[in-house]
Amino acid sequence: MKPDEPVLGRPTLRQVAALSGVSLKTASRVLNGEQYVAEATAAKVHAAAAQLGFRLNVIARELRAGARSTSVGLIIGDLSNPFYSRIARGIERRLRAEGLQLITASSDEDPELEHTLVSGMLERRVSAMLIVTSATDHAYLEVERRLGMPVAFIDRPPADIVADTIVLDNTAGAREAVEHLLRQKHRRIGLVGDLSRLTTHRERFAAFENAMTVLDLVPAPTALFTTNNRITIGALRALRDRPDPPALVGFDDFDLADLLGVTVIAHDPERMGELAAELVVDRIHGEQGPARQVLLPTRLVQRGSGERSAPRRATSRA
Amino acid sequence: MKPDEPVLGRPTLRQVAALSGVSLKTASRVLNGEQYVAEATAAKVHAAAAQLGFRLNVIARELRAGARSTSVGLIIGDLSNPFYSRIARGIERRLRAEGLQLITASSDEDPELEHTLVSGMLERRVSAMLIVTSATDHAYLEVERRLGMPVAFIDRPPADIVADTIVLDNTAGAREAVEHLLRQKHRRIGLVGDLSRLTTHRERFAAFENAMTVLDLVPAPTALFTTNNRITIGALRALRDRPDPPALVGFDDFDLADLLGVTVIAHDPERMGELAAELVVDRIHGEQGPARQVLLPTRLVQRGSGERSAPRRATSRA
DNA sequence: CTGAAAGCGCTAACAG
DNA sequence: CTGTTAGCGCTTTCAG
Repeated sequence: MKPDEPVLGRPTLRQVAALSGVSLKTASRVLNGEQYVAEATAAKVHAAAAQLGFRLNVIARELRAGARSTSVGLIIGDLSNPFYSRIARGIERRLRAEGLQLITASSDEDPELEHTLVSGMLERRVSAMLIVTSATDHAYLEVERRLGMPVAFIDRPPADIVADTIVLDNTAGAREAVEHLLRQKHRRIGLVGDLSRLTTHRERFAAFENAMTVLDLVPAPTALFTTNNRITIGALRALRDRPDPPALVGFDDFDLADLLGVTVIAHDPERMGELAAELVVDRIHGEQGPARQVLLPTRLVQRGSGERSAPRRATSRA
Repeated sequence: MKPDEPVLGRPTLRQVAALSGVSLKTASRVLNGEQYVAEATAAKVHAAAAQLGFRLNVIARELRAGARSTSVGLIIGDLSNPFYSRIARGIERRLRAEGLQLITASSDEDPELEHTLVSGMLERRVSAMLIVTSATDHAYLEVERRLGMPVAFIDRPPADIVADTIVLDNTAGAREAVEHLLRQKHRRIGLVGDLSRLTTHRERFAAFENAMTVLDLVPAPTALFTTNNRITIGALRALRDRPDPPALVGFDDFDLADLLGVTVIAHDPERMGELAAELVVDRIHGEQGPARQVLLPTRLVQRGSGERSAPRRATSRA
């Protein structure tokens, strides 16, 4: 026996039952709002529960055989990036309608940490996993899928397994950005992005390259395409005091882009979250079909920065 | 018996034990990395576990008497507001160092929903609660506190109980904003805020009023003080095309405030989150002292909008 | 309408 | 080094 055990822990159903002079099962019935309990009995039990500060232990309830857990796990790169927190919001909204509770963790885009976090959630018996992955190895999840664990990938498809996935139409988005700039007569368009391993960026980059093959990139570009919200903002800072800034189209919309007059390829992160949640909710409800791939549209929002036309001639010096 | 029960659920420790020909307890020891197990035995168990796709059930583990849960609940107004998601990030960071898992939910600033969400987390036996409250009645939490549940309030103090709390120094922040504007010779300063029941805003508003009592507010103000990030951004939009915008100081820093040249009363939301987590972590570790109140400093960041001086005279027309 | 018994998956205590 | 027993808090049979 340990020395300084706190006197009482949380009250249990047994204590409520004892205090109200009924059996465990009757107390359980009352507290779960089941029918077929005498009003007087119910009142006694409620009184005892209130007096003790009793709360049902959902953990214990869910431990019972066959009982489904009511939590869903989400792994995201960085919760403080508005793009991701909006996704999380959408997921949460959809899950709440289902009585499910979201458990979130940020992976810092670190594959190893991601793996650790996923394992932790699996061990906590979430009923589904939603992942914005930074990893390139998802074989360990294949086992889970076979065991019936619903897994959906958001924004970035898994590298080596098939699973429900929802991604943006990066190809169309990037193409639209570049074509828009070409329409303003730009012929030297620079891309600013990180050369990360993430498919998201690779796709956007590939589309960009395709559109650019015929162009000469030697002199300074007259227009820029930035591949995500962070980078767009970085570019804006860098270009801040330029007298003659290049045209700019950024992937991802962001707060204040309107005020700053930034043309973007916009999309709807909350909706992406909702649809992702939908994917796993269907699975939880027993949907058995093959993995689904959802492609979310993007749209060009013109606000000025992308409509600056190219200088008439190639004036290399001011 | 239900008709279409899936053939196998997740494998259990018992199955791993059976497959590897050892007892339950030995399998448990191996999978928990305890010592005093023969290497050969351990290898057999690991092999069986891998073959079955076994994962320890943390829920079951934590159900055991005396075992502490390893999750912490967070209720926040809106996860997609960067101010809050940064707080969440800070919390998460601190919690992770402790091996604790964060469970988050957005209350939409709705007191009733908040109560429901808190109850849900309590029933899930989180080991502590962190709350950015929208409610004015916290009596139900007093019961929890007495039962030993650590509860900390973030950004907004509880109305009717004493508990660990971390808030910004709203009073000093608002005073600094107004005094800064007064220093630029402004004498007609408008406040834009919502007259919500939230203490946060009431405090900022009260400080503002104090600083303003001697002033005449009849003509249009030459300067504005906006009471949070959302409102600052709203004001910026409203003032967008004004030829002669008033000076502006906003409470809360925000992304791109630098680019837009907005003077703000800044503070550190991630740090607020870390400190809040610290408060409950201490309690989880057994800290028994009286409720602590942490006051987080703010600081004025000058970026231009707050340094526009007042027009020399009261020229009522352009 | 109410209750007794069994057991969910796991680990602490106590033997061997 | 390994195994047995008991029990966490709850709900589900199955009987009263």
